[in-house]
Amino acid sequence: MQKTVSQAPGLHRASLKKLHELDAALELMYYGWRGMTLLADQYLETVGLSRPHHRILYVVARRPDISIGALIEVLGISKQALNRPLGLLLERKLVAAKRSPEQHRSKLLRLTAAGQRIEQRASDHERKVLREAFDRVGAPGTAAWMAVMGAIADDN
Amino acid sequence: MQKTVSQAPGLHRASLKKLHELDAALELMYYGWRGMTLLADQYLETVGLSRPHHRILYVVARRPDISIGALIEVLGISKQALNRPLGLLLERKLVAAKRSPEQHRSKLLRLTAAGQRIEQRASDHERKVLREAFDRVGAPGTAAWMAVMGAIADDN
DNA sequence: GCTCTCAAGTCAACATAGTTGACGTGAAGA
DNA sequence: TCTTCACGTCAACTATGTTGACTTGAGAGC
Repeated sequence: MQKTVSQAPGLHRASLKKLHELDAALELMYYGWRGMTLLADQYLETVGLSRPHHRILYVVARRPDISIGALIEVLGISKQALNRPLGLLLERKLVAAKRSPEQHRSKLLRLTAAGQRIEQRASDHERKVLREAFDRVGAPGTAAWMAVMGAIADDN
Repeated sequence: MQKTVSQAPGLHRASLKKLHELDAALELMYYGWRGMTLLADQYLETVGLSRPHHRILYVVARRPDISIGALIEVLGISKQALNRPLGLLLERKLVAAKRSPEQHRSKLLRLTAAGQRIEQRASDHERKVLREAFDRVGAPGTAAWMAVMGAIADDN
């Protein structure tokens, strides 16, 4: 499963001619995303999981007793797409489903202790990358970064 | 192919409890990436292409006469993974391959006029999102954003 | 000139993450 | 009671990536 040493773990910011002023920013977004997720993905691979599993764990950790329907909504994928990765997490007892007696219609999902540990470690890898970057630019730079990202995210 | 109207085009920044200080930044990166690529992906879908095709077009546009081997290197994927999307682009004459007489070993790739047009339009969607966000925060904020993203990207 | 090697490139088989469609099931309202 | 409808599951398909096996042609050693 794990590569020997991975001669090209990401792609190391290629040197491309810039056709437009904003091409550099475009590429920064691409490599930034890769940079943030690279270590986390490598860790997840060692425990036999991947990005979609992490997204599920991340959300369930922050919304204990979430129903499947609500989880679908938050993740923005179809319920069928959720089915297999969530099935694996249940099978491996990283997520527990309970049916409340009165509310028999929907399952309520929670992380088990093992699930919490994996979620935390994977997210820690991502937060570490961010923290180091923020440390380099200080609080004002961090605030500016958040403002830009917020504007991009809300662009719709 | 195209959805009716897409009731949930992205996912609209869910309200999750923040377990860590940096969770908000984590989510901004996620939604930022989605925000930047959403319109471009929708456009690409209308011309029957998707993200990997765009990445190929983007690189070839900025490195005319690139060989397949070099393209693989820049994209960071296996040559087999490149094969199908590139095959489609060649078939649809968005990319042209020529073999130089003396250097018969490798194909040299270039965009056709049609390929250039599509690459430009797709990238324009992404640049537009960035430009609007940068405009909101001004030059210093933009510089800070670039610094942070550079630090994240180079984290390795 | 002949052969051997090796990178370039292609084809086939498979894994994973998503999609839509069809269906089962149980709670709740008419 | 019967119908409905959200919740959830199963099956089939598409797309994007992977590894492995193969072909082919350039260039090196003899």
